[in-house]
Amino acid sequence: MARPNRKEQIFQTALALMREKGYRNTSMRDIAAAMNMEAPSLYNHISSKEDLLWQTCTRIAADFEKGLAEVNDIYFGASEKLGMAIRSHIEVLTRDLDASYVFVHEWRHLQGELREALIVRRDKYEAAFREILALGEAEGSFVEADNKFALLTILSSLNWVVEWYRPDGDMSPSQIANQLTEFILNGLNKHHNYVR
Amino acid sequence: MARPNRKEQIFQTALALMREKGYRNTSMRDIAAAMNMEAPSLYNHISSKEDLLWQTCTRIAADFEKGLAEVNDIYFGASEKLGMAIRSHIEVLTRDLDASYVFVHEWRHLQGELREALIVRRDKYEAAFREILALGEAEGSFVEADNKFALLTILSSLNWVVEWYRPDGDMSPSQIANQLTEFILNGLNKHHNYVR
DNA sequence: CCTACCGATCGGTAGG
DNA sequence: CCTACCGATCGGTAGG
Repeated sequence: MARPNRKEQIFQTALALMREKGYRNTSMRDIAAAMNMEAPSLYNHISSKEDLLWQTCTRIAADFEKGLAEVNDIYFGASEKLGMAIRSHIEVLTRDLDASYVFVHEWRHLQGELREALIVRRDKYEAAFREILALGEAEGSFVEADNKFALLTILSSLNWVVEWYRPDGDMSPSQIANQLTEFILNGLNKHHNYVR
Repeated sequence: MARPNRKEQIFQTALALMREKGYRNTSMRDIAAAMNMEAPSLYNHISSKEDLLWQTCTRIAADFEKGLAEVNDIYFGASEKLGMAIRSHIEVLTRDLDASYVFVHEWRHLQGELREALIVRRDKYEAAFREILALGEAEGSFVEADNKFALLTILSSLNWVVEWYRPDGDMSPSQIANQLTEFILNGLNKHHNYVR
């Protein structure tokens, strides 16, 4: 009766509900009902509701960090690095959409140290991303802009993908990454497509 | 003792708390405490917690709609329209940051008809915005891209402003609108700045 | 604007 | 994995 990955099933069930209704609107009884269990039984597999959120956030954060570190190891030009960083980010977001959606929207519900730890990691990730923009300026390939502003604008476009991406839709994660990269590098104006 | 705008004070207090802690994490008792009242007294001025959210969302939505309608009445070129639509959007978002933040983040907590009514209005707004992109394509001034993709990417950049805008920061709403427009039209590549 | 209070729901524990 | 249950908290009402 005891499946080896019962814990994993609880996570997937909980994340699907939390994506749909939000963290606070998803009760342990909701999760239990979706699993055909009683709420107290969940605690044989997980330690708390907040732990469901924390484990999810820390896993996604680790995926982001790993992806960006690899990009920085392998590529050297700013345009190339930026394109691959975008690709990595989109790959992480689309790999497990329930988890990504919950990460993007619900991390604020973490309390105290957990929340602060996540903020520190986010800031580090953003700083690494921002260095790519600084590199592009130093190279002379990117416009000299307000780096922080550009970074926030770029990351918002990337993270918004969790709102509308559908695995069975007409754009693959790879195509999304390509289009985002093209848009971020060249914008809407018609003059120069695919300069790279 | 009865100030004429007591209701307005409750809204401002509630929105500041909801921005900080989220809709579900803000109790009527929290709002009352911040107003130096008891929770039941709030109901002499407002009808329900959900009504606080609804009034806020519908007000912001109306501001968006009004702004975009004016832009469409006054301007004719796609680049010009887009620039002014961005300016209008940023002006609405930055006018009352607590309300805008709550609108962007918490509208999902509206139930049933209210929620659906808001989705309809959002879809209309997005469609009107999207027509500007279609106009730019027809004019030959914008690249031929996936309109829906471009729209979502643009709106995500605009809405993300509620995350980082600070009234006492170093960028005014007008400067933010200019930079966003520049970025959206021309991207990061160095070749052509300020083509317009 | 307050006191007193309601029914519902919450995350989680005890004990088996 | 369940039953039984706890203390806390919630939005809101009654009645003044």
